[in-house]
Amino acid sequence: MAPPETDLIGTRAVGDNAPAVLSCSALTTLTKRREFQRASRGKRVAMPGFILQTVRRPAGEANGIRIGYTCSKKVGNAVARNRAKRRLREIARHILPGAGRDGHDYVLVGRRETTAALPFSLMQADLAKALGILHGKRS
RNA sequence: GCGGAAGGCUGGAUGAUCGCUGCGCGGUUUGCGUUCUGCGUAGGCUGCGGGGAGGAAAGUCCGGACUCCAGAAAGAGACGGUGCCGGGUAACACCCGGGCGGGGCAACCCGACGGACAGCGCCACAGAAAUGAAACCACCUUCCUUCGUGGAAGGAAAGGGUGAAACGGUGGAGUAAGAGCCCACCGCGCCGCUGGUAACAGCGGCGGCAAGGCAAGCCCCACCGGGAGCAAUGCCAAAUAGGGACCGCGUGCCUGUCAGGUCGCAAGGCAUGGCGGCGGAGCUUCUUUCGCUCCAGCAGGUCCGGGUUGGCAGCUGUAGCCCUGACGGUAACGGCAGGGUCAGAGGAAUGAUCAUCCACAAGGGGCGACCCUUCGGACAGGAUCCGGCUUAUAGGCCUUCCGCGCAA
Repeated sequence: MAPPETDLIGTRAVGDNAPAVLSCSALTTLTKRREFQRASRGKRVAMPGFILQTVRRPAGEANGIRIGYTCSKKVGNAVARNRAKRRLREIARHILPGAGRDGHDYVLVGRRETTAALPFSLMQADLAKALGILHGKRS
């Protein structure tokens, strides 16, 4: 209802005066519409359960890995969207700190039916594979 | 036992590991302030504790609370809504009880249920005729006749046919044939009495019956309603700008008073400003009364352009809500007494995975209770908050009642 057609999720971004990220486990969530749009123009790879988009941030904007989740109304009603976002958050929490690269913004896009239905282990493997594809092509 | 009717409850459970969120109490760290081994405050990280979606959170269809809008009250008008009666309620289009009409053997269910002698409008097709009634076939009387019958004039409106609907129905008396022409009962209308708060019902009398339907067509009657909505609204900070165009109204009057200025010997005059009065303009659709704003440039209207779209409050505890008990009431509900309090996060948390159990569905086995395998969990996620309505909903459980069958 109140939020617009596309649900983006996240908490406040950590300010620049925050202490530098010590471990790679610190994930920051994207909140601004601008940041999502920039990521959508970057590299992307589609998997059965999701679409992964990534872009390298301009230097000095923020530290660490940042991640956003988006599930449009195409995914389904509010229950289906929330469930898809939760599963995307969960696989990102498990995989991204190890396999993601510092200084990048990632966006995970939910897909109809499959995001909520595929086995969790397969989703995790697919995210790792997608990261490999994106970063493998880079030098 | 089979078939049905009404009402209510529930909406997977347990455990493990890893996470989310905001609250309380700590630890640590950074900034700021200070009366400086400390304290306060704002934030980051982190530990522990106890909270963390629904019966519909949904549709946003009604009713409110709350907030804002220089208008408020009364009357009138427009527009919208409601529509048998009585009660409940903060209020309602909701709920309860009753009446009337319809359906069902019954339990029970359904009902836009005021007015068609205020007016306007519409009634397709079919049919002779769709509303000041009329007369196609058939009926009866008289006359003419080419005697096959056909035709003309008249009577009457019962029969046939058409239609959703044709001037009330059944029976009798009556007649040339017929007809409320007359009679009985039913229906309808009017009047009276009785019962009921009322809707309405019952009884009695009178009237031969006045001519249909549609008001989910306009309309009439009664009652109700100002508009916009939490992205309301208030505060703080930052940034940009103190814009441009068009339109509107307009520089009022006073023998009132005060102030300083100026002219004059003086009485006094002149202009300026403040206050007051009159007048004018604007403020809800209009009028009246009161009120508010303005009278010199306008905090009047419309449009264009530019900027911010951050933080805090509103924000969850009350017309509260939930549980228990007795009381009043047929009931909805009411006032009591005791106890509890239950998300407040705003790009928005309540999850993921695994195991066991519980349902569902399919297949197989067994006379059967049941067992095995596979699949796999209804509708659906708070966003200011309440009261309703409506719609979606796998499965399970409980209570009461009705009909039929069987047994006693």
